[in-house]
Amino acid sequence: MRYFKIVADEGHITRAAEKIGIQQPPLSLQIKALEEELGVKLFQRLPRGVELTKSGEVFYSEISKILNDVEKAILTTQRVERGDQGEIFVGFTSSVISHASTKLAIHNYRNQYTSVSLSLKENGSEKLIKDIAEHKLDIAFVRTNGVQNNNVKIHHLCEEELKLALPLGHRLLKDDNDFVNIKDLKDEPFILYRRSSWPGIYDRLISVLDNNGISPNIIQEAPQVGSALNLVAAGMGISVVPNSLCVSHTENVRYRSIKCKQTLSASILLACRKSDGSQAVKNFIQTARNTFAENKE
Amino acid sequence: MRYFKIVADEGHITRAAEKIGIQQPPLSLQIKALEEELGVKLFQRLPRGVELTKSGEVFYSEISKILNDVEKAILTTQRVERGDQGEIFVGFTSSVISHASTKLAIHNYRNQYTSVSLSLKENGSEKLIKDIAEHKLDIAFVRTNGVQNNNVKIHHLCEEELKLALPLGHRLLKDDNDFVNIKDLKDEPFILYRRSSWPGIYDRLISVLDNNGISPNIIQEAPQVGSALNLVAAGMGISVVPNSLCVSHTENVRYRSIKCKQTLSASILLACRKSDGSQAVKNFIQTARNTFAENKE
DNA sequence: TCCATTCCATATATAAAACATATGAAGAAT
DNA sequence: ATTCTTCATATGTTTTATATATGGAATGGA
Repeated sequence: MRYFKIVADEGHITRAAEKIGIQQPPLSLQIKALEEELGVKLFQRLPRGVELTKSGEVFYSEISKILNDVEKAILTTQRVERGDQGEIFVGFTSSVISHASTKLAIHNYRNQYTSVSLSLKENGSEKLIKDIAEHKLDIAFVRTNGVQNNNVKIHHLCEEELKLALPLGHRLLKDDNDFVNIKDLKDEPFILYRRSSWPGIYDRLISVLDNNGISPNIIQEAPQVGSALNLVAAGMGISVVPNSLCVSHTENVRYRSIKCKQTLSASILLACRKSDGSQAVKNFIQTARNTFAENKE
Repeated sequence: MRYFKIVADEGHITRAAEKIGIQQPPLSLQIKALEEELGVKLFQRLPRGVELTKSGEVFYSEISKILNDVEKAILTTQRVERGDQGEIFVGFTSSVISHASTKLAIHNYRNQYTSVSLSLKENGSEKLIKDIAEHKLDIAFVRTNGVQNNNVKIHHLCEEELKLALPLGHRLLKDDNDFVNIKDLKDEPFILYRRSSWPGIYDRLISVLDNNGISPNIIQEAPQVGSALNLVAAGMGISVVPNSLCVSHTENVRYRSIKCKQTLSASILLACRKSDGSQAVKNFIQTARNTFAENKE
């Protein structure tokens, strides 16, 4: 078909053959074979050169488009392979999206790979990891690595401090210290989140408090970290949240570091399928890692 | 590419090979060759079968459409070749379109070849034939064969009587005869049409009148036959027109046969390019001939 | 009118490709 | 552990594509 188009363009079998880089007789045979296969005479043989017949013209216009499409198809496929084009599905939890670097990572990727369309979706960590295993998502920013899935790989992006969230006017805010001793949390009413929404931190927190002789009085479980802060703002109790949330929720809430032997910190993790070789996903992971590394402070 | 699609559809190289009718190893090689040519891994080799990669899926959807298009292109071309599809440009003069069979021929062709679009155009015979030679038209219903063009072939469709057109109340209408003797036309004021618009009839008429000792008193030349009849209706003189026009112009005009040794008749002709092998054109000519033959009387 | 020129067609030979057969290797199923 | 399934590799064979040589038809110029 490529040969056919060139012959039609040139109007000469001989000249077309030169252009293609073969000799004239085989090209004549190719054209003849094509005509026989279609059962249609495509060219009128003239004393000097050839000319498309009516049917040949129709075939020409159809074929030209197709040859174009083939080239486009190849280029598109190659671009997708290189990760320069396509679509990736990215998930995140409500708490990681509060972190500036998460938003920046997505922004950076968008800027660098403008032809890759990003589909974003918010959900809980466990659900996100399940979605990845089921190919509903390609990548997700999550907090827990508790739910280990055989087919899901977890990348560590950063570690952030867990801070104490206190309602305005709370007694522990009276001194102007930057920190609060963990022992002082005894008897405080705690507002936490559902264990299932963040099992790693939940268990860690309970265990650290326990080590300091505190069995927390949990008066309320919020569905998410953000909603826990609203309850704190309402003065219902205190909570412990990742540092990144301290910036976004400031009304009627103040934050303090927790002085304690054990470190109290939360991870931001990036999950993806182990078996996914897609370059776009690899590029996304790279961009996310770079962004978090560059903005460590 | 056809192979690629089948492998993708089947999910197994072996099964695909069976379906194609070749063995598995060459098909594996073909797929490998395609992957190398694109520089893209299209399939993930699994323990039982193969699976499209992300890029492979993209290539698949593009290629599927293209393979479809190729089939359609071939079918379309073949339909055009058979004359079942396409477009033809048909011309006619104002006087031939008055003939019922002309309209019927176009109508019949439309009915039989519903996928061929007809473009119609009215013009003078000479211009129509020129347009055919210049590929602006494919076929034309014309009256003259005077303008012989080397590249244009003329088919004879029918011969119709030339009749005398007389204004109501004319002295030659007094007797109730169906005919008028040509000798009686002496001294009558003639309304004719431009010689150039219909040279064959013009010359024939002058010559026949001359043979009967009449040198006509041409008081007016109309641009077309139809307009000549309007002048007759206005009582300005008499004219001679093809029989088919007698039906359409009846107001204030009456018609008589002309009694005369020489026959006075006009042809309806169909012109097309000699070199045009297009089946659609051939079909049109056939339809036109059949229609005129069937409706001879 | 004749000859050179141009360009396609045909015949045959050769190189390249597609395909077949035989066999091996890796993972899954029994 | 063994068999089964399925893809990969190696090598031989057939088919297809291309090259070379030559002929024929139509054109254009001398």
